[in-house]
Amino acid sequence: MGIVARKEKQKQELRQLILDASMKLFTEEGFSNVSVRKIAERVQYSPTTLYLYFKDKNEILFHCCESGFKKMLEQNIALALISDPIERLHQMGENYLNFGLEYPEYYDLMFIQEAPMACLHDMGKGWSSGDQALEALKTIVQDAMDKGLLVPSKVETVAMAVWSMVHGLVSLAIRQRLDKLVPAVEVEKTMHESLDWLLKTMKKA
Amino acid sequence: MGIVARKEKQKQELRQLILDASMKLFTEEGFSNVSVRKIAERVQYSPTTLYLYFKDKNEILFHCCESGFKKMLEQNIALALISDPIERLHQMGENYLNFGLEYPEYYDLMFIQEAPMACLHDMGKGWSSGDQALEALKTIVQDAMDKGLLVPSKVETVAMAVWSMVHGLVSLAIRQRLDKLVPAVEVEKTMHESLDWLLKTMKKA
DNA sequence: TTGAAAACTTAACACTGTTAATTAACTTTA
DNA sequence: TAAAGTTAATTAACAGTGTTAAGTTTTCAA
Repeated sequence: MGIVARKEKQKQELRQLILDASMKLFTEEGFSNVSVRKIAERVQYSPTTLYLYFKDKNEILFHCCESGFKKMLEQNIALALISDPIERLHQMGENYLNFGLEYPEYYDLMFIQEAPMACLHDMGKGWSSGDQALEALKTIVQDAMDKGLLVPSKVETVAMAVWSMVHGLVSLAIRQRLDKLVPAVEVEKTMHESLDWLLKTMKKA
Repeated sequence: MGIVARKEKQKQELRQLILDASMKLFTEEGFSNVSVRKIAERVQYSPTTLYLYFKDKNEILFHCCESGFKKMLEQNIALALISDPIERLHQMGENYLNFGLEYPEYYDLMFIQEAPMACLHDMGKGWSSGDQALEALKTIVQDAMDKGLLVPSKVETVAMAVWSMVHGLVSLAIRQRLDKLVPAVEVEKTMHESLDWLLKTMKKA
């Protein structure tokens, strides 16, 4: 039975190889320039072989997306050290902005493209990594309210507001919209100021 | 010289015909299902003919985008009747959410896709309609500050924050992300609550 | 009526995701 | 060890995409 296990392992290895190649590809050449054929070329297999390891392109993108979330969650480990909920929320927002600006292709996949969600819908359930990030957000908001640092409101409402704001900042920036509001060189700075403004504004006086 | 004028008019008519067909197409079949060939079929011309009237597909999308802004600005006319800046800002936000939810395909084009911006960059300048909308936003924010209804801050910072928030709400909703935070049936309601929360929160006590 | 200019179409290129049919490789059985 | 069966990978193909170059038809002026 060792042989079937080895085969299974090889299968997993090629699977991972494909995913790694895909991720490299779209960090290097951008999301819209990633095609099944290009991925196949990188792993030195025929394009159709990929379909023996993944249902379709969406599934590949979905898994890339997942490892994007991993990256993101890693950045948030240090948050546990911050005791003040508001400050922790602020830093979480900063991390979010930085992640989006540093890995725009990943961000695109995780929060803008519909392909990964389509896949998720296809194959049952569980946005495990995404849900995890959202839980973290809700927890902080709840914590802040419990400690009387925020005006009491529905947690989901505030969490949605905060998430939407940082997502709005990043996605508008990525899609070249924010430089219609302020000069291009000031975009990034102003983004941080906006986040700062939000946190200051929502903090209970 | 009347003849050259008539020709020019006919040219403009076909141009408009193409644009109308395009817009119908992607409100009916969705953005990702719009192709040059499909547009051509609707106007009963060869696909390559469209290239005599537009530089490329991006340019067509750009002009569709422009008429999306027109639609949006129309909704905002009634805002002038609201004297309280905060309330006016609130209503502007509501209009924004409603527009995005009602015409997701237009919204996609106007604020999510990069194609129209690529075109804009190609052909010199002027995001006229978009700029107009942003000016309106800045004006209201400035007005609210002047009247002491907001804590004084840089206008651009606050405007960016507000825009980002409503854009975040709409774009996350359109891309099926918000139903990971609250049940699908409550998404729309919670979006409005979040906007409401922001306005209440930013209003000077 | 002829010749030039404008308008339009056909054919083709280089891509895309994906499926069916076919070949190559490896495992198991006789 | 040889034949049979199973798995893995490939080639060929389909239907679609945006776009360009070359050829055809139509329109207009001399």
